[in-house]
Amino acid sequence: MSITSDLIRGHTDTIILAHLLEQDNYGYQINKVIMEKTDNRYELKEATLYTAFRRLEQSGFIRTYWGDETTGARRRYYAITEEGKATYQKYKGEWEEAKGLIDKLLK
Amino acid sequence: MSITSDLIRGHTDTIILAHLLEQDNYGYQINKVIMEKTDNRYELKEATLYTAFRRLEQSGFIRTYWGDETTGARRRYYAITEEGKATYQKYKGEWEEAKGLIDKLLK
DNA sequence: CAACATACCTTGACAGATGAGGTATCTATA
DNA sequence: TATAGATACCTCATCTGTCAAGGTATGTTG
Repeated sequence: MSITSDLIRGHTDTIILAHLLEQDNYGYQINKVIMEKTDNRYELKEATLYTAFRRLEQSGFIRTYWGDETTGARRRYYAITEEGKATYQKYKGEWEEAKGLIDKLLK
Repeated sequence: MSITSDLIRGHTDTIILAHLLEQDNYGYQINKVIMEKTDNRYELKEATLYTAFRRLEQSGFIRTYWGDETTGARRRYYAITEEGKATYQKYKGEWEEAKGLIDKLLK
């Protein structure tokens, strides 16, 4: 990974919510999609990922259900809630604002 | 402050180095300039600021000297070192990359 | 059958941010 | 001439997100 995680810190939840907006998915796959989208320049560590899932679920922003795989390892799926959708919009706006601020400060 | 600090977290050092590139300055003033530049939407907490100064100094990215105020409170000035300048360029590049990654992930 | 990939999970430790507290000086105002 | 507020510095304990390291279980491939 070429990007230190501290720079992404705080955006983990937003990134996960963004993916669940597109479709329900399970943890392992979400992480793979993130790596693909960033050309392997960024990956969430598993511990970080599952910590985030617990946090988001406790906040009511996502809900979870087990997949019905008859073969292979079990998969725990995550889905975004209505509250999660609203929160995503809020987080997205905050990111845009933070981005502007940092750009201004580093000019 | 309207921006949660976790979004800026990890950029504190870069922000401080950026200001010291322009000119030497002392802590209190640096914070004021940051507030002004962001129209009071972001301010570094004092504890955060001084923690960052210690960290940057220990890393050799800044050096410090006391001002020669004959009146008023003493001021500890900070100056960026050559190593600090190189580090700033590196951090700036990492910010640009991180920005691109997050934008891609939130699209 | 060994090695690897898939897929889930927990625990302890670390690092940056910060609330709350402190010291000292100068200035404006009542 | 008090006193409140601004300037200017600092420390410490605590919180939170990240992550290394460990674990479990199943399926696939050579």
